[in-house]
Amino acid sequence: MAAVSLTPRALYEEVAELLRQRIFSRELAPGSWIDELKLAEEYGISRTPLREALKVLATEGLVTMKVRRGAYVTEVSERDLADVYHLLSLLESDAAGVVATQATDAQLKELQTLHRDLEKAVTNRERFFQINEAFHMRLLEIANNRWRDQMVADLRKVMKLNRHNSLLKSGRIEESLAEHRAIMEALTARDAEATALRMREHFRNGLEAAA
Amino acid sequence: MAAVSLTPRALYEEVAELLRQRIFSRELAPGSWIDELKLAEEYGISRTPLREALKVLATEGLVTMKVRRGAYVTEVSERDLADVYHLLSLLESDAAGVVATQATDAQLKELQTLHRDLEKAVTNRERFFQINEAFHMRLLEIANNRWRDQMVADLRKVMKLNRHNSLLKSGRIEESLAEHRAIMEALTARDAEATALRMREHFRNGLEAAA
DNA sequence: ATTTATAATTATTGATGCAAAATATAGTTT
DNA sequence: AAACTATATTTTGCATCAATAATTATAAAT
Repeated sequence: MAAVSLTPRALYEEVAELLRQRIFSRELAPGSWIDELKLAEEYGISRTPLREALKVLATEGLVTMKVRRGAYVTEVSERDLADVYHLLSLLESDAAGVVATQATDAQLKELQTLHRDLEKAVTNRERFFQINEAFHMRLLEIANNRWRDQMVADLRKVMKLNRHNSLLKSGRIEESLAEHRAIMEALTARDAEATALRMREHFRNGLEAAA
Repeated sequence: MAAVSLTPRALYEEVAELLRQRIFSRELAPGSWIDELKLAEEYGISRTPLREALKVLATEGLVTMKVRRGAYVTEVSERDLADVYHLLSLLESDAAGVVATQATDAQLKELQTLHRDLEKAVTNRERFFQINEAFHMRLLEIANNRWRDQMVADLRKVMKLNRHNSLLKSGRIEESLAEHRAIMEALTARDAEATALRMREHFRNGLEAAA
């Protein structure tokens, strides 16, 4: 019996996170039916919070609900991936433009620090990936639009449904770094147009590498 | 007692729609607590589908769940409205650009027909509003990105939380029409840049009128 | 009088049970 | 042998029930 852990999140949130993991690891394969009974028993919970979790995942786009047929792991086609990627590019490049004009000097300095860490991490693939993620996240935070943050988070989850789950391909570290450098320059110059443009290019290159 | 209606949608979907109505009509006021017990009794249903509906609305951004405190109607600040509007502008102008390049001639003709209907409806405020909505929706459909469609739909729902729920102010019919005309011209010329630009202007004017 | 602690009430969250619907399988008929 | 129908099994979806957590009110002590 589990100890009386303090519950910061509701159970359905916890379950949703567990399910995301299993979906991303492809343990729950795209297109496959999700067995409520089996999962509930496996987690030692009832079907109620599980069903609530599934509905959350459904609105996130990770699973698809069919009436009287239950939940299925969403299948993402190449087309879907391209569509989602396009939107990510649009949203993040816009965010970058906003940051170029509206960020405080301190916030720009923060990004510069992150970028320097990125430069240093060029030999460590895992670390590079982490810092890259942190940079994009921090940029969004600074752009300061919680609705966009939510959308980007959801879209990134969908991207993760893909097998070649890569907003950053392994062979592209050098190129990616160069693009980041260009973005950083435009940011420092507080040139919104150039920043957005270079972020779009950064994304475009990423997709070509993934395709 | 309600008749045995055939249920095309699940009950929680129906309830979600009913709740949206009540939220948009401000019968459920922003910031107010949502009384599950009362609503369930009122609709003559149990609390289970109601709770599922609330979680759907929560991911749409219409209600906010607080742990062990239940559901509250989301309060949207002026800031939130501006943020959401900004994203709508971004997404729809991008969609317009896509349509300019990728639409078939038949699809462009469809939009032209809708636009002509709009021109004719200038004296009928309600009808103008309807056709305007139809035009924007058709444009999105033609842009053919279901993820964007979903996001725009959610964002528009959030906009509707606002009292002056206006993507189209009453005094702006003439101006709005002129802007639509400009958009149509750019579309016909298949100029993606110009189309997107004019759509952004169209949105910018709309927001200024709303503020 | 004010603050703190305890108890009671109220509401959310999770579990269980039941009914309806859909699918699959088997049997019968053409 | 194939097709259609009926029955049985599986599973969703809704309702009821129980327990936990939080808030409020009351009482006591400083």
